[in-house]
Amino acid sequence: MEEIMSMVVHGCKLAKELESNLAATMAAGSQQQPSLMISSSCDDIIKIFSIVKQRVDNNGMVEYHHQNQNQMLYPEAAAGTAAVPGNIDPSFQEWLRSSVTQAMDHLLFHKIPPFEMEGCSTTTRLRGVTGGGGEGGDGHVQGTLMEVSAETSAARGGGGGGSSSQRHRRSDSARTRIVPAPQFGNTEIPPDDGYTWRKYGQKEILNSKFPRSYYRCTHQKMYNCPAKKQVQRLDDDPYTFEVTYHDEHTCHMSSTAPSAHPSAAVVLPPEITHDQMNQTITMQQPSSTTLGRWLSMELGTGGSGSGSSGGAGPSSSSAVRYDREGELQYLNVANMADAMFNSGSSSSNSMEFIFPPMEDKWQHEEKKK
DNA sequence: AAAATTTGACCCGC
DNA sequence: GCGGGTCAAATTTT
Repeated sequence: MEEIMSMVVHGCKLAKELESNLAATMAAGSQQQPSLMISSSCDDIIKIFSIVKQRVDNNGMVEYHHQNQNQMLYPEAAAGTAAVPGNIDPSFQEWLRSSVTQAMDHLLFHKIPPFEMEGCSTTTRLRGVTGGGGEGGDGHVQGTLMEVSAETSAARGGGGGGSSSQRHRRSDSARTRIVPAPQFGNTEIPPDDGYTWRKYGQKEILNSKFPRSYYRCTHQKMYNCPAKKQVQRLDDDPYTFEVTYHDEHTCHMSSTAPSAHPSAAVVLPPEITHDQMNQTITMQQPSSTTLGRWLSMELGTGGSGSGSSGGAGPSSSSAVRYDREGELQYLNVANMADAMFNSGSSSSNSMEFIFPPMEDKWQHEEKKK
């Protein structure tokens, strides 16, 4: 048991090393051989997690997660022991999946620069970044986020005039963000951004392959929250969404506002402060923060929990915040864990569950239509 | 039963 | 009239 845990930690450390080396390599330019380094590092990581998976599958760790589900007095431990492929509670998987994207969202709002590929400006379109040269490989790069001006995105499709004003003249608070689809799980939907949205429309858009979906805040009526968003897949990169936000959420200002996390639908008494609410949420569910915090601690970064200064931004309602480093680790590790969970018990190919064949998934999803 | 999604109709600016 | 955004009834999901 403890051995398995230490192996997981070791694997995480390797992943962290890979990450930092990757950043250093990128910064140093392309004279080094990043692919070799990445390849060997990935091999090591995969080996370790494969061993862990095998041991876990043969081990008695399964019983733990049920009781942890109900008594989250030690959520960190729960998050750790719940990592049992095939036996994991679906809600936990769902939470993990959304937590990854939530962290991604957080990254965006802190304006952490996406990695700069050679010759690709971070202020321009995403194409070069996600395309990876267009050789038709797995292509999709997760963790690449950027914010572009609404004007830029309005010019999409060859400058067809754009929709500067519509029925309700937009306040100019529109913010367009390029968001990669979840690498695992349902890639049809854009990553969760921490708010709950209700879809109220979908439209075929001229010169676009994919329809545009219209969402408004679930609590629009209850709290008069004007927030809306439009989601559209990019023509030339279906793994990437262009999400345009209109108006700010007002629901999170309300003392009775629902939790920012979709799965934490708790209504709190008015006297509870924002901080208290965060704590409450953390205690009530295996929230994204628990695993992240646990992993951060295990990784030796001392995830302090209360990281950046609060703000009224959308992701400020995430339960607990992290510093950048912690978030990045959290992202990577959560991805890895997600990959393991999604492997289920059927797949025996460790490579496959770490890097699932995305293309098949897409085709499968498209066929359903 | 309530909430969420789907989808055709409608509205409005250009 | 066209295109994009929204409405709202019907349907599906929880």
